Amino acid sequence: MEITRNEELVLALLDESKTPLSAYDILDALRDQGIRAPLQVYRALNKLIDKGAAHRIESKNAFVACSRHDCAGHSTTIFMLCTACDSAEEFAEGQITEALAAVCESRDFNPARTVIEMTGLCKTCQ
Amino acid sequence: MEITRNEELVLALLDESKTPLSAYDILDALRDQGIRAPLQVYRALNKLIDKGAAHRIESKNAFVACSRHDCAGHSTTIFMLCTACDSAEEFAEGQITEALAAVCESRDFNPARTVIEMTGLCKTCQ
DNA sequence: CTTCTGTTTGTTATAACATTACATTATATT
DNA sequence: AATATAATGTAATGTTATAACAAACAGAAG
Repeated sequence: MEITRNEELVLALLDESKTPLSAYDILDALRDQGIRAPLQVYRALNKLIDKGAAHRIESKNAFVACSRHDCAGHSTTIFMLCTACDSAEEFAEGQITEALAAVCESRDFNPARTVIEMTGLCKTCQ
Repeated sequence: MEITRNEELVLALLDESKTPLSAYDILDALRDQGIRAPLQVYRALNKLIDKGAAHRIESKNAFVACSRHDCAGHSTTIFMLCTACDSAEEFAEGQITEALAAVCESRDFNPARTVIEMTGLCKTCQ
C-alpha cells in the first residue's frame, strides 16, 4: 500500500512530536505545506490508522504516530498519558491482551477494536 | 452529597436508556423538563461521573448510567460496546485490574483514571 | 432576620472536533 | 485515447464541549 503525500506530511509531523496532536494542531502546522482543510487531515489520519502507522487517543481526541514496529499486529495497545507533560507512552502487555481475550471468549463478545488508556502522572512528573 | 434536580433528570434518563446517550441526545430529551442549554447537561453529567453514578464512553462521546453498585470503588470498569445494537455492557475483572496495576507499578506510572473499551459484536448480534 | 459566603442555575456566545457533499485531478489499466 | 479508480481540494455544515457572566438559592455567622 502506497503512502500518499498528505499522509506522509501528517505522519512526519506526528513522528517529530513528543506529544499527541489534535487534527487542528496538525492542520495549523501543515498549512505551509498545502494542507488547507480539516478533511485533508482527517483523511490522512484515518488511512494512517488503518495501516497501523498511527493511533487515535480517544480520551484526548488526539493522535500519535505508532511507536512500535507496526501495530497492525494483534496485541492490544496500551497508552499511559501524563497529565503534566502530556506524554503518551505506548506499549503492549501479553498478560493483559490474553486476559481481555479470555473475557471476550467467556462472554461471547467478538471485539473489533480495544482501547486501553490510562491517564495520570508519568515517572518523571510525579 | 445531595443530588440536584438537573442531575436527577439526567440520571433518570440514562437509567431508562438501553444505550449510551450523547449530551445533545439528553438535551433534546429533557427540553420539556426545563433543560435548555448544553451546559446544564454537561454540568449534571460531570457531577454524576464524579459521584460514580455515570460513566463517559470515550470512544463514542456518550454517557451511560453506572450499572454496578457504585463505581467510586476501586476496580477498573470495562465496557463492551456493540456496533450493531449499540448496547454498552459494563463489568469489572479482577485479573485485568491487577495486571494493569502491576504494569503501572513496574513503569512507575501513577494512574488517576483508566479507560478500557472494547468495540465489536455482542453475543446476540454476531 | 439579614448579611455574608459558597454552590447551583440559567443564558448567550463561542471554541473545538468531525463529516457531508460535490467538483476536480491524478493514476493506472485496457 | 477511453475508461475506471483512487486521491485531492473546497465549502458548508454538523456535532461535541466550554468560557464568561448574571442571577437565584441555601446555609452559617453575626
